[in-house]
Amino acid sequence: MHSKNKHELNPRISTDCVIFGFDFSQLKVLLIERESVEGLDPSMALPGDLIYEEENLDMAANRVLNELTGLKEIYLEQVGAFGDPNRLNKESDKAWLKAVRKNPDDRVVTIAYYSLVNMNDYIPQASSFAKSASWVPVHEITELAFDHYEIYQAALKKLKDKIMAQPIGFNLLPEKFTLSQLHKLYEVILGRDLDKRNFRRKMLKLKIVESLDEKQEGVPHKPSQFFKFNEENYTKLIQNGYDNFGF
Amino acid sequence: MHSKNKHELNPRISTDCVIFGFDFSQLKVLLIERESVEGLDPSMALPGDLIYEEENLDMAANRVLNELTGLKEIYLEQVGAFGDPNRLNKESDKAWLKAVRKNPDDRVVTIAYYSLVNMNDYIPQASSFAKSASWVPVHEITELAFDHYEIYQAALKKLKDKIMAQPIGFNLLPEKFTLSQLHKLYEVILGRDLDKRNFRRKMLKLKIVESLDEKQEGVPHKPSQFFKFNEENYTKLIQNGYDNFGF
DNA sequence: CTATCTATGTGTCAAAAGTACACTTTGCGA
DNA sequence: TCGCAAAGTGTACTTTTGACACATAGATAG
Repeated sequence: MHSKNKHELNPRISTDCVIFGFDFSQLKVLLIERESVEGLDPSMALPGDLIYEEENLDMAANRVLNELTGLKEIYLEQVGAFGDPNRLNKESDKAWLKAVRKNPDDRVVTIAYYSLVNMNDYIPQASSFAKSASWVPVHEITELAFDHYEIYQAALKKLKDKIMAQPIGFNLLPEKFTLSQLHKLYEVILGRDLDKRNFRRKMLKLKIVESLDEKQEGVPHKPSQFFKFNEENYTKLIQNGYDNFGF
Repeated sequence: MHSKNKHELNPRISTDCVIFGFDFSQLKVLLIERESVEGLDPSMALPGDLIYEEENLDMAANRVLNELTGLKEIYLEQVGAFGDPNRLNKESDKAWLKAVRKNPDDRVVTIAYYSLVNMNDYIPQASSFAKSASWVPVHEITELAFDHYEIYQAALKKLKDKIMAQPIGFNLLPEKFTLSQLHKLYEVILGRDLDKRNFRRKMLKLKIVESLDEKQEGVPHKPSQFFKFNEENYTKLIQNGYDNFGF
């Protein structure tokens, strides 16, 4: 595409985060709105930032997550590195970078992470890179700035693979939750229906949840039992190579 | 550890490859011998190189693989990015870098890939970064230069996960092979015994191998049937979300 | 206070998959 | 022709999956 002079280029490394949340009915992703630049439509992007010199990659991802949500010490998993030389070279992206970055022509390789957070714990936070951040339902995400749609898709695939191979949910649900909520969470992540009874049977046999002596109150239907995760069995399951977790 | 001046630092991006091979009895990894520098023991490292400016990450990994083995268009999968600021800061590594690199103090983030190759197709190749390359059985690998041992372990884990989730083997075996060889391959990758009959049953039911009208010759025991992969069924299996492949 | 509404919660049966296990076969070579 | 070494094969049992329908608890409205 573009012929570049090697000596002018100066590679940069950034991190972008795909932060998933769950509101008991939909899976959502935290996106930031790119400041609008004259003549350009504003568009959504993944939160991300250049990494600092003394910072390792995991720390950088945690920092970005923290700056944006105030959350700390969250489960974060690497999605991978995205480094196509042209990943920032769509015309609309270039114009935006020119307006915002000191060295807009630098090649940037990004290390993407994903994380799962409990939306109730989320506290909106001012940050250097996010004028406004918002939760967007996954079914509304059709395009993003740069190569972020591709990154988002890779993260979602990782999440699906992960949830098939081992129980997740710790971070996406409050401490106590109902099995219906967990059930729904699995359905929205996997994007398909799961039989209610078979789902419950499986969860209970694996013993990663245990029931509390507490029920829902004030709901206009049979109140459901609250459960909590059994962290001990959960970690045991992970270590013992959580083979058979397939629906 | 070391206090650095931001302005002196200049991040670099490299790629390192964990190349697995199989000699019908052991799983091996292709390692290069680091040129010995005065006063330093030579040590083994993963083949890797800084990426070129106009090159995307996959291309860079393919190039390294090609320069080292002559192999082209091989299945390559990203392991992840390794970017600890101190990953090159062991004293022995620093001395070596000083002797070899133009900018030995640059921070380098590496994108690791792994690949599976058929050792019979492997043609040793001179290259800029490998004075000598050799296949090392995995059980002999106990330490490597830089953070390469960590990278190797991550790659091996990915390989194990992968082989559990879908059939591999295409690249590690010659075109025709026996089921015993495939069986052995699975055993060495997973690091445990698999029942012969159950293994065969599973492979045949999945229909990813089909028998040829050809047998071993000249072996001092019952000659075994040759098989080949059925690529059509193999790809079908991958697309349909190869769920249940667990032993 | 009765009826209605809504999501919860529960059991069984058949099919598929997994697991454990031992002897016969083929061809070579001594 | 005997012995050797690896190939190849079947069965019985257990576990897991997958499909499927109705009673229950509490809230609300009339």
